[in-house]
Amino acid sequence: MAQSNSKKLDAITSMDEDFAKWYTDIVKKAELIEYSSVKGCMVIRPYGYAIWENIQNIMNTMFKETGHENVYMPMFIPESLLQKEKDHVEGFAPEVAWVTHGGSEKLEERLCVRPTSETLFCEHYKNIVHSYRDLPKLYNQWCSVVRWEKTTRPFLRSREFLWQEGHTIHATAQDAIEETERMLNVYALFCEKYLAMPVIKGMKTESDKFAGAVSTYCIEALMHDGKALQAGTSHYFGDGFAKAFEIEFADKDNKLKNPHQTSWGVSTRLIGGIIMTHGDNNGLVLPPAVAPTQVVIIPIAQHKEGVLEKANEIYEALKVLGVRVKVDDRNEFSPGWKFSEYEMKGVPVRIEIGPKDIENNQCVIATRYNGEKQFVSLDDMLDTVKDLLENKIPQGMFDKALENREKHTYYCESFDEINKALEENGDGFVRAPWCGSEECEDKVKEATGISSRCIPFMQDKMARKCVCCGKDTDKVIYWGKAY
RNA sequence: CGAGGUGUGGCUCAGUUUGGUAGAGCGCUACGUUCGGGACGUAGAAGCCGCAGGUUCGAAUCCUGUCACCUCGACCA
Repeated sequence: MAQSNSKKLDAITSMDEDFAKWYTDIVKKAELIEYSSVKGCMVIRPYGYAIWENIQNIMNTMFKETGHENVYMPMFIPESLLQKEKDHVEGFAPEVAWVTHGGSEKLEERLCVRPTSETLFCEHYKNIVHSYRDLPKLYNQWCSVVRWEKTTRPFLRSREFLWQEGHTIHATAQDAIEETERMLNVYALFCEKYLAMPVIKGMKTESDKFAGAVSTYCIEALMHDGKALQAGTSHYFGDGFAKAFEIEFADKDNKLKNPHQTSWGVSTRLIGGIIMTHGDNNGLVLPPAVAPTQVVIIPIAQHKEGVLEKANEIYEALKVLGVRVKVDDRNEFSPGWKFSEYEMKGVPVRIEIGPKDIENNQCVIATRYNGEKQFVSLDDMLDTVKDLLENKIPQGMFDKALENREKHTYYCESFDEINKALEENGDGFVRAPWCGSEECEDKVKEATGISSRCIPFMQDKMARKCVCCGKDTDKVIYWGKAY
């Protein structure tokens, strides 16, 4: 049997000193991805993909509750189809990849590799929607899309990325708007409850909304380096697409009408968000709900009598409870090495069990996000672990992330205040009054380097003056540097 | 796509200024001793120095070209 264990892990770059390096380090060293020989694309490794699968499972459950069905559309879009909605094609044309040949023959009409699937869903709706009785249709698709990005970053921006895109069609504007809001709330709930990631709910400004949308709703999260991450978007399309694609239905009043549509999506970018919201200098910190392994059991001095047996007993007991648990009984690694390994990979709970514990009918339970270790009687072990995974850890991680966001959110009423706040406290969210004009939006960006992130739904409606032009307004919006 | 930077065993890098034929640490393989926070000893394997040309008796090192990656900007989930 192999017994050499002079195996060291590479240290992770300090997050405080060089955040960008820390990030690229961690996605590789925690074995989430590998860089691909296909430029700008990533190979998602089993550990990284398992996180995505957990996200998918939770979301599918939520989508079922809201009445959505999963479907699949083709990955190629004929150019003529993409061209139908003018704003949409203008927004996406600069970054689509084109298929021009089939085998050795040139195609009569080139095909774009889907950057998003609105147009395909529209074509489908045209075929199946004829009566108000056919509405609404509530669809979702899990797939990958391609956008030919110039600069790329694993999970945050790659040329091909995995996502879900929901597409719905409704009889009335009101129904569609309610759907847009409902799904934004689903996203917000998902982020806060399962990813322990606090988000700001709001709307994008006119200049920032999705190509072809009437309005774009969004959730924005603040990362550890003070940059903002758009974690999810939900769009209300009005009947613009329906008109462009000639989708009509006969309503109750026997008149032909255009239905109203929505779409909404989140991507593997969420994994980037998890890394940058919760990670620390020891590596990744995963929320229990999406962690591939929730509990790792490390036997100490496992060659001694009874240790492995006890470790396996604990394993079985947790397994029965439905916990994703594993025992690391590899003999070639020392316990200290294993501690570091699972810290790097962000496993939420570690249980240590050794001869001394067995003597005292106890074990050591360590929690990843705050580094705390506690001795727990084996009689209380199950309850303690369950409580940690379901309540204490998600809540603790959420509170910690929220505290960080509050610490890096600055209310400002002038350019000077903005620049001063950013300089003294580092990057973060800036809350500032805004009159609503695009001109002021641009000027803020020019003068301070931050751009509008979202117009939050939470407003106190107090009388204020626009941070740029000084006009009266009661609206405060969030600004920041974006990923 | 603009501006900078980096390419040397699996990883992190030294060596490049001043050309002389490949180094370190970690990892990897085998055996033994270990095991409560990244264990130790002994022995061993592994690199046509990103790629292509050129200069030279001789190139990781100098010249030209090219590709890839990273950071910062502009653009986007």
